[in-house]
Amino acid sequence: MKLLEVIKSLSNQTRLDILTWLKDPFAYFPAEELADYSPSLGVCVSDIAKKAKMSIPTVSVYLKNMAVAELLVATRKDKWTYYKRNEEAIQQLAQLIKNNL
Amino acid sequence: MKLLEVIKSLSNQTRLDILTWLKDPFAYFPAEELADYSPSLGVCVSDIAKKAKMSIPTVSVYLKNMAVAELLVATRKDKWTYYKRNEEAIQQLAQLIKNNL
DNA sequence: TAGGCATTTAGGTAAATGCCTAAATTTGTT
DNA sequence: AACAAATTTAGGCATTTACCTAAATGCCTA
Repeated sequence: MKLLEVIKSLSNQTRLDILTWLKDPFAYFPAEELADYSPSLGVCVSDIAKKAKMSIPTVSVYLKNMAVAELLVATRKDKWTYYKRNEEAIQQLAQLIKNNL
Repeated sequence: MKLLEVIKSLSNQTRLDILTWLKDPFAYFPAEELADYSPSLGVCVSDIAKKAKMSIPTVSVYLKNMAVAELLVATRKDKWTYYKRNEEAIQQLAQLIKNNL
């Protein structure tokens, strides 16, 4: 885990919000959009962009960055790319800050 | 604790390094510079700037940012401003990431 | 294989950050 | 009061980040 890379990918309010939303999709996304939701996949790019009220390309890049930093996991299925949280990485980050920062 | 503010103040390699150095000043700063060292004060701006190999004004601003974000505590004494880590805030950050991110 | 939908990549502008030097301020000392 | 030492503030240039729109790509289905 590259601490600086991870921290940079967290240093933006929208990206922090995305992590919150993905923690409990049913609490933050309209039920219709989650019709095919499964925890193993997550939520697709355009639904997240809509929730963020930002353009799809911008959010697409945000999500990719967070996946590179390992905070999210991407899964391509059919036309869609789904993103979910990487809980292990998030706990690892908490540990790293607790013990090594 | 303002999470985004704290994360932003950590999103720079030099500022991360400063936190590491202040964790164990004797391991990172020349002994002469720590002649008057005390854990309750920390290390002064110019010693930190020297260690970082950066200009004093740049490091002065970094340190102030980190103090505003509560990661560091500043103490002015005589001509010097000393900075030390705020261990409580760092642990609080780790907890926040663990439980709320 | 043509068309359509979701996503990604490219490319551009505005704002933020990184870091510097010079000038101003603070505080202790003649 | 005047000078010196440490720090802070101001101002500037270069790089990065934040966003957007337009164009390209990937993956369906007719």
